[in-house]
Amino acid sequence: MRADQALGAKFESWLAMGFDETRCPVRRLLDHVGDRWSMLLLAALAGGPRRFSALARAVPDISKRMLTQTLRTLETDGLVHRDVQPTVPPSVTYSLTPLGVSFAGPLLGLVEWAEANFGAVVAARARMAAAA
Amino acid sequence: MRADQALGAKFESWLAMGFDETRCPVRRLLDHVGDRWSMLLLAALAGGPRRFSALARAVPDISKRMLTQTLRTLETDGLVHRDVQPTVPPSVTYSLTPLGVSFAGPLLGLVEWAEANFGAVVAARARMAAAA
DNA sequence: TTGACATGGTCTCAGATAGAGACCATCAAC
DNA sequence: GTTGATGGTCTCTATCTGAGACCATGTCAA
Repeated sequence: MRADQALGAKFESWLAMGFDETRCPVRRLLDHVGDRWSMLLLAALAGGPRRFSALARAVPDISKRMLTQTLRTLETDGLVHRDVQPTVPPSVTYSLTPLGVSFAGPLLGLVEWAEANFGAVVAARARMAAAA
Repeated sequence: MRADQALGAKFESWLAMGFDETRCPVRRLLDHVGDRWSMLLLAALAGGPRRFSALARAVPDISKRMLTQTLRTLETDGLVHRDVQPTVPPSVTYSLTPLGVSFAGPLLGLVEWAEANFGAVVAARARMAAAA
């Protein structure tokens, strides 16, 4: 079956089940993982453990506030492990848990699609702008 | 190569290139497509064309405002086609473009991961809540 | 005839959320 | 002594989101 048909069938079955949005696993996961910073940080950590400030340097336009917040969410969701060394000043290292590593597959698919189809999207935007 | 290593390598190469976030295709695409409503609407349309009100019924907790806005963005990005029949009252049908259909693959990967790993995430949250 | 409902939106207002940047304590290097 | 790095927190403001009213027209039922 083609992916779009499979996806459509899945969606239909959710509808048929009368899926309350609070119980739909996909909804509840994407609400957490499906924002720009989560995906970016997971990609950054896919290469290996990093410290807080290294992450801040790797993703320069994230604010410390969002970095802290996003890492905390990823930690409570079990995707990221937070390791504090009680040195002075304390140093904190973040790494992917096995669950986080397992997310790399789907995420890589998304990234590859983005790289392959970015040109098409830019062209579409130009067409729409010209038409308007 | 494992997916996490491949993803890590990609991220490293972006860093090495000194990727301005405004030029990174992945960033620019995820900024548009990586929100909850876009993904959900693309999944809803994967099963075939739908009208505005059918989409509103399929995703009950989206406001009309966000539905309009998200569909417009998906349209300018070339993922969704908008077809207006000049009847009275006008009826508007939305469908995936070929580009939109091609996005179903990566999206399906994400959805399948979510379904498979939702339990693990819930367990992780419970562990963290218990520890706190 | 009158009212309810569907059509595909737009508009406004309040509340949630994100980002910018100051601030903290401590230590090392210059 | 001053600067920078450590990993954050806090506050203020700007932005974004959701709720719900509104529109014009037509169909259907009571």
